[in-house]
Amino acid sequence: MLDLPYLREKKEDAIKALSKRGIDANALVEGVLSIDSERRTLLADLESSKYEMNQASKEIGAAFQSGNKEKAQELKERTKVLKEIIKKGDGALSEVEGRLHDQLVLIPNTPHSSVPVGNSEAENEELKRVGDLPKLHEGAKPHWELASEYKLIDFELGVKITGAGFPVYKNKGARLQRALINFFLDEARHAGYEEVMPPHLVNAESAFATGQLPDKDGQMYHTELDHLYLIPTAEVPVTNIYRDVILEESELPQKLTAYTPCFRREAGSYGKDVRGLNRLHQFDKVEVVQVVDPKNSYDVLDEMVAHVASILDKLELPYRILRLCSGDLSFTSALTFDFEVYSAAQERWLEVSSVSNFESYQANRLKLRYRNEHGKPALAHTLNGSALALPRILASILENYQTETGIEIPKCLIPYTGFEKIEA
RNA sequence: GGAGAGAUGGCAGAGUGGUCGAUUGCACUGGUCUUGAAAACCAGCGCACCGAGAGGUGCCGGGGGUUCGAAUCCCUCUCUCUCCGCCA
Repeated sequence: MLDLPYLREKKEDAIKALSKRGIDANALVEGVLSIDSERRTLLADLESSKYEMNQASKEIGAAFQSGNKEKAQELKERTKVLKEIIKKGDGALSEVEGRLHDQLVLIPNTPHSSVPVGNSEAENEELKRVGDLPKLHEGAKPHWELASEYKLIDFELGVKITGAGFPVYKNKGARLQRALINFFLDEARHAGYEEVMPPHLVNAESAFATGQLPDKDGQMYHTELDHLYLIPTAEVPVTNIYRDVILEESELPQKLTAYTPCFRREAGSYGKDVRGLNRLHQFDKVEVVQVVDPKNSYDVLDEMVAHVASILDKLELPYRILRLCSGDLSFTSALTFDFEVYSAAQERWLEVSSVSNFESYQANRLKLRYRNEHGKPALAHTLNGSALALPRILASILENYQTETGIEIPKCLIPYTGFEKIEA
């Protein structure tokens, strides 16, 4: 959520930035600020009543100790009124604070100045294209046909075991999957990220802290008995490592990477988009997360974009980088770059990575701070990116690297797969 | 799952109704001393909110209660540890 002191001090900036999202920013911000001022008035009164009460209690204590019981009794009478006032004040305050919080979490992050205004993904800004689109041979197939022809993935078997969107990887398909995970993790490690293996289920507090709750409630799988959520991305458990933490300035930046499966209900998405590996309920992903000094979070964002690009370069897959427009920007992000690889047989671009700077939006929910140059706790900035999500990478490898005699393995992966080609 | 113990500042660990945001030790920061370091000594050292400031309020796992007053008493929830059972 947005930082309240920031909203108070830079109200106009916030409204201007939020307006890009096509929401009634003025009403949202003014609403929050008016509740906040109500809260502060209430708080000032309440605290002065508490001060009186505390003074009176001390006097009563002193009176008792000096044996002046009548005086103590007298004072006690006076505190009865104060007690009532305080009780009412406490109630009123927590009501106002609740309202303030409820309103505040409804405000999305302020888009960065470079974010183009737009309504949908159609208006995202294409920044760069890398690599030539492959020319496939006559009779080239989409990846789901290749997957079945070479017995790499069994979608129907997954349906039997679990349901649609839970494929079973087999043989060289499974090995290729494992190779990709290791390759991505090694690349991240070489780029300075420390590897972690977090839990795959999280509690509601964690899901709230990274912004999945309350706004994406229906997108996560939920375990009834223990009230835990299956992670939709490693971002949730990994970022929550830093919940309620105050880092020393010297400890920044924190760079973590994690491989996890990701679980998404994807409620409401059907049709051709979900064919094959295009959209799954369970998929694998390697994530990179950084916690940084606010001064250089945008340099770090560039660094993370370069990291993802270098992996796609090594895989020799054609890709493009997009700057998301305001309409496609996620609730918690200030600036996001998407990477899409070209899936040659489907003749379409598939999103394989999303790299975002959340500025202090997540940190505020996480209560993640660092000691600034004055030794005072201040909100840190958090960033994360996929590096990378596996299924669509696999899809484009299968399609782009297909030949009439089989599927070649990208050179950088051969040390990881232990085979150079997938043949019938 | 059964039985018991516990949850206090970065860590260790006091505190069982009043001046306790909390003794003390360690760690940390600054200073004195020293060629330098160590030791010793002195000082500082939690977080949040309100306030221009002075200052104030809250926080001893969470929530509720008793009381003029709660870290301390009561209720409740959560978590941790030990033993037993089960088990990869």
